[in-house]
Amino acid sequence: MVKPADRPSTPLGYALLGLVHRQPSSGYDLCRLFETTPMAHYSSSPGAIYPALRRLEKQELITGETEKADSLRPRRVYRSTSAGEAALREWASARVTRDEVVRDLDMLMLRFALMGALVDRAAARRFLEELAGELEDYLGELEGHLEKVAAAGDPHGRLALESGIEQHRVLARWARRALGELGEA
Amino acid sequence: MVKPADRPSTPLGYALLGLVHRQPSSGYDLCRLFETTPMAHYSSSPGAIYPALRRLEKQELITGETEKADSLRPRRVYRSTSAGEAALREWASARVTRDEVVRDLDMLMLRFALMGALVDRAAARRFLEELAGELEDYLGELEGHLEKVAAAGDPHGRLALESGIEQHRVLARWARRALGELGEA
DNA sequence: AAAAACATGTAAGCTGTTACATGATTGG
DNA sequence: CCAATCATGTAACAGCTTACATGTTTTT
Repeated sequence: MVKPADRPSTPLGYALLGLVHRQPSSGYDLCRLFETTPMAHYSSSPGAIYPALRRLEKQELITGETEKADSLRPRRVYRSTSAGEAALREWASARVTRDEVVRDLDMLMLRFALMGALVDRAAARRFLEELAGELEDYLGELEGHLEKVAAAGDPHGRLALESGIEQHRVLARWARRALGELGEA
Repeated sequence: MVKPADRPSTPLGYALLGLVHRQPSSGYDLCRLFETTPMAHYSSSPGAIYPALRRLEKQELITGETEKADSLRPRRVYRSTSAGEAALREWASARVTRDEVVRDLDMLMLRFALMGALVDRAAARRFLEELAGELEDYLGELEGHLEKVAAAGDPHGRLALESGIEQHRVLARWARRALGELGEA
């Protein structure tokens, strides 16, 4: 007996699972979310979303219920299962790695955005602390590279790297500030 | 007679073509670049790089020359062809679209980093002006969303969106500053 | 009536990921 | 001589992109 994998197989899978967990949604709802909100940053299209939902359903991480089954235009609304919630919680609680900070900041932010409904404040704060730490650590490395690029006399390369450094610096500060906000309340 | 496509078919193709144009390199050189420099952000692996180089060569956008052909450990060094340079120049000169600003900022930055050796200062400044303009425009939209998210009482969503807004704001300022720097000199 | 939005999907083709395979050269 | 680094690749697999297909309901 072959068991289906117990967690989403792609970033899109986690995104959809997390969104559906926050609010039960149809494929079309999710398509619109990716079209009309800042989620658009996580570019996706119907051709990816509908198959991904099917996969999640087959893995029993979400369940779909057909509204107006009699109607000629049925609407299939998905919601997360307890297995889906478990997978999400594991995802949300995973440690922040250097590798993710370098190559996958976007996914880290999505994780933070969706973890509100999933983990307690302590876990969220741990996430932010790890994130800030890794960012600050990586900043040192980036500044080392900046010297080399600057010395090489490549204005575009230097400017591009400076932009990357600023981005990381701002994000680290944001994480510290968010940590403060989550501390109060 | 089937002509091969006259430009790279993927972002990785453009990245490799641009890097090779700046400095003739072997597959291994490029692998190391993606491993040990801030190019690591544009995550890639040998399994993608070597086939991509082959594709570019088949399209005659780059040519490979085998160093030490007699040796038992040959090293294949690629350099851009004139067709490759033309494709790069077209890429570098393309207008900045809203869609790229929303979904593909990373590629825009890579474009800027590599366009130094490809287009004149006027073209680079036009790029930065379009980028800054689109960013500032998009910022308005993001702030509209922020009100909604804040009103919805979702602290994580609000914080994540605030981080996105800061990122875009900082990038817009960077573009304006870079514009100034490229203006002098 | 026409257009736009609702709503779900399929198929071809290509690319990236991961893991593996192979062997040479250099530094300790 | 052993490990690390140099150097290039292949193969299986799964997923995404793009384009298409289909029909309904609501708005103008």
